[in-house]
Amino acid sequence: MRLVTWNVNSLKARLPRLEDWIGSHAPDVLLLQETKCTDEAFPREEFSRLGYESAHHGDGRWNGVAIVSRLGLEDVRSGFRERAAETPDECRILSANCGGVKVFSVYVPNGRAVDSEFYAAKLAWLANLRRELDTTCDPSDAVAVGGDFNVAPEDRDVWDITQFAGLTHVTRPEREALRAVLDFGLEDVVRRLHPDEVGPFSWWDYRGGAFHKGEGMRIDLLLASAPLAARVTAAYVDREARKGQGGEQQPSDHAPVVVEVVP
DNA sequence: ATGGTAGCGCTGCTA
Repeated sequence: MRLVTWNVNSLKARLPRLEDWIGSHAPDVLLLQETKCTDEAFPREEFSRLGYESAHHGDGRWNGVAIVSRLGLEDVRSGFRERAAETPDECRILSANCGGVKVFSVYVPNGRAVDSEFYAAKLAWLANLRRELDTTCDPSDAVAVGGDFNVAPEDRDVWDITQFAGLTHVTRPEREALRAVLDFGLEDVVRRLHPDEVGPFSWWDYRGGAFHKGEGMRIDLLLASAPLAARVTAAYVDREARKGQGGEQQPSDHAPVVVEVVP
């Protein structure tokens, strides 16, 4: 199984590139974030023509998550089953069973600024994600949680930690909230297969030539339960998909994270 | 130089 998570930064803007990428990379299950479209505008038929079933949870301009699968798509759930009052429901989580794996597509709130209400809501959202896992899955089953976590797990997951003083994505509370999700019984499989590297980064700011300067962050993660992680043979970031192609086809500011799983 | 770029959608917000 080839399992991919990718923040596409607008499905409408990215669909031609995404369709090309699907044709050349043959994913089995795609976890998409920031679709920025309504359920009505979701291009279900386009994916169907490529041989994929799909599910979407979105309401318009912001956020939006999807699961696209050619290995089946069952037991789809939009949003949290149990949601605390302090956790906003903003079309940031979607789950389904695909080919024997329970998959989640998640888009963790950005948090904006450390002293903001949005930062507090981000921590609450991650705590709610842990609760969702506790109430809907078993870590002894095959579970994959993929998405844009908006947290860099370690200092080496950003290009220069000294540039992040006082900023979100690298604070101890965010990392502890991510740790609590991992402590459900999940493993960061890209880190597992790249134990001694900086990054590999999955996001680069559009501004200032950040991609070409190597100024990125590793914030898009694929977390797998132990039985699933044991079947992972490769896990990597497709940096090619972040490059410009000339013409009107712009890249997302995120690159896809690709994970290969054997039966 | 308190900037920069992309997307949505039409004004400024979000990232």
